[in-house]
Amino acid sequence: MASIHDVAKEAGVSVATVSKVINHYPDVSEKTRKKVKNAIELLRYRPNVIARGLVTGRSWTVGVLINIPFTNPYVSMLLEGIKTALENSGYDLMRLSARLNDPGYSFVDHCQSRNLDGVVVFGVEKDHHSIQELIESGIPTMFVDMDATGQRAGNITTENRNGVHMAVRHLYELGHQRIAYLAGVPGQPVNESRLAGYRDGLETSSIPYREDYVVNGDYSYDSGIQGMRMLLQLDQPPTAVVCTSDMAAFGVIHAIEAHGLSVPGDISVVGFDNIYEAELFKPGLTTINQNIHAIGVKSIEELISMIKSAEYPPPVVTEPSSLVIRESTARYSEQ
Amino acid sequence: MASIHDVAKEAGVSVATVSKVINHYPDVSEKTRKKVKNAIELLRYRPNVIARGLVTGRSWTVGVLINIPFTNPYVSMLLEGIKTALENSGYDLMRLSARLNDPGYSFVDHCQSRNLDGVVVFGVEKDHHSIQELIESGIPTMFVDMDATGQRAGNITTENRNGVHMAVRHLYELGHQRIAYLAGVPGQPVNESRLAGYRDGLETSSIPYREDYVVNGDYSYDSGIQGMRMLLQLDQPPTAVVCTSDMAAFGVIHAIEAHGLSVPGDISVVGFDNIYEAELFKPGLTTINQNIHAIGVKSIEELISMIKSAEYPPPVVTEPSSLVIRESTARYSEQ
DNA sequence: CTGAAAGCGCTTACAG
DNA sequence: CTGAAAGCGCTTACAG
Repeated sequence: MASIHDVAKEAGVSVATVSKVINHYPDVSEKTRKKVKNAIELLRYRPNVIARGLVTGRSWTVGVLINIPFTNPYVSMLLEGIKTALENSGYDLMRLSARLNDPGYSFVDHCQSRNLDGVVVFGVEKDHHSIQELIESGIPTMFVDMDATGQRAGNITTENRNGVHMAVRHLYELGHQRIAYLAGVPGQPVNESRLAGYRDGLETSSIPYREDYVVNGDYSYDSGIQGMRMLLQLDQPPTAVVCTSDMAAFGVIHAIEAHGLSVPGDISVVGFDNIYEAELFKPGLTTINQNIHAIGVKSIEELISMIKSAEYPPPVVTEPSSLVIRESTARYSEQ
Repeated sequence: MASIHDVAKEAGVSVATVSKVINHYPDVSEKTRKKVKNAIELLRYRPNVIARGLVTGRSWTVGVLINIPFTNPYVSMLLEGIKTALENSGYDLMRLSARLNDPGYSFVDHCQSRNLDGVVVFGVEKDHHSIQELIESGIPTMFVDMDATGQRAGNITTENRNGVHMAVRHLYELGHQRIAYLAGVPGQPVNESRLAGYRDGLETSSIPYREDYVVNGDYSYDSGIQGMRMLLQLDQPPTAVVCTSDMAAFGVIHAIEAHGLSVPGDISVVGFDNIYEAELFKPGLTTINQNIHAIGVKSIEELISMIKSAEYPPPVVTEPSSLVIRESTARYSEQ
């Protein structure tokens, strides 16, 4: 690879001048600019981003810390949005091999040693020490689905509470009264918001809250199966269940069918996410749509704004959710 | 962030000595090593990977060029394998915002300007000029599902041909004679191998090849729908169809059911990939299993071996495939 | 065993 | 408008 020195020599100017041409400084005569451009062309010179970063302090790299498997559809869609937003931004994306479980490991150190310009974080526990360190570090950060903020840290999430509220109302309007909720991981912000939405829905429907109708899980297919099994063992099983994820809803449906019942004939099921498979699955899944792709896009757009200006206020954004009605919910009918 | 100079000053030694301690050179007295280590501890010093890379020429970064949406389950699983293999390797992963459609763009330049140590490529057309450039560049490369090699470029793929062969044999053994093949994109190595496997299967079953039983697609759900519609319009539609991907198989099943027929009652369907959803889908999809995760892992392991030693011969590896029988295939029965 | 110096490929005041 | 020099944070012969 040709270096800036080679270009300077070829063009018969100093490296400082070459640098000015590369960076579009105005104070270069048209004549030398031409000479330099020709030399660049001739040598197929490309500035070394790494070396540049060493002096400017910018790496044109944003990092992602995603502590959830890529095979999770939510993660895929988020990443796809992130990728899209990055496409013509000049930034590349770095996935850090973070050793979050190693006590001697510091995520902030890792970012700094890589010179990252900013980072988006998803799927890390809020009380992991890295989160606080990150906020204090001053590294521009966007948290996805985590209500943390800082001098240079914003966040973005879906209208979780209202989403579940809508789902419960939908079931209520279909005549259901025994509506259960398959929750996520207690303590996680997303889980708390959705749980609140569940209670909102019951309240506006004048349905009393029953503790045995709320079971926790981890958003996975298997946790849907486990949770539903518990609900089916109740003396008075629910006639409808709202789930905190589509994958969990698939598990729930599986458990219901394995139990000899049908969806929506015997029990109605609502998911959350609206992943691609929700439409393909049988029955088609009624679910709360999240604009996950948009969340990915916006997280990057906002992050880049923060990177570009230290004055840009860290945003807190909420993406709307909406109810998508398919075949997994039906009017309640006494058997 | 403390720099090596700060540490040197704190420890009362030269930066060269600090460097030696960091890099575990043996020729440092135990006493000074202690002093330096203490200073490092005290200042919470972490070497700047970027600066180090500038002089060593190594960035401890491997790049991925993946020209397929992350939402594609194959891509997710591949990435998950890549991530796993990278976990404790010391390498981080960079996803380049490659502008492959921009004629002025050079992927190799991009890699070099980022100082990447190696790269894994997936989903790029073999005749894209970047491929040849990459091979010639000498940048250690692993191609996934593309039979390209070079001085420093190897590849890894699934036993595609035998996989489809097995699928056809399975159907033949179930009594099927009219077996169609929903192919991928003509010209792509993977497609050609699988198509050859289809022909192998017909041949070993003494079934004549019919051109109208092979229709092309692009691996997507929609292309499955389109392809199956064409097959259903034939005077003599097939009684079984082998698909080049699970997503396409889902589309095929959808088209069959929309046409008023059932799977496997009227038509048997086999997929390829064995993505997570193949098991959840109804009917459970009979499919060819690919060890996608293993491909991701091995692509990185081999890549790192190539990076570590210029003498390491670029590998050509083939992962075994296997037939997973579920509910979408059944014995042929005259209606 | 230790350190001064050159250098990796750039940018940035600053002087002219 | 142009360029010499210092410096970003490191490593690497090399001399002592």
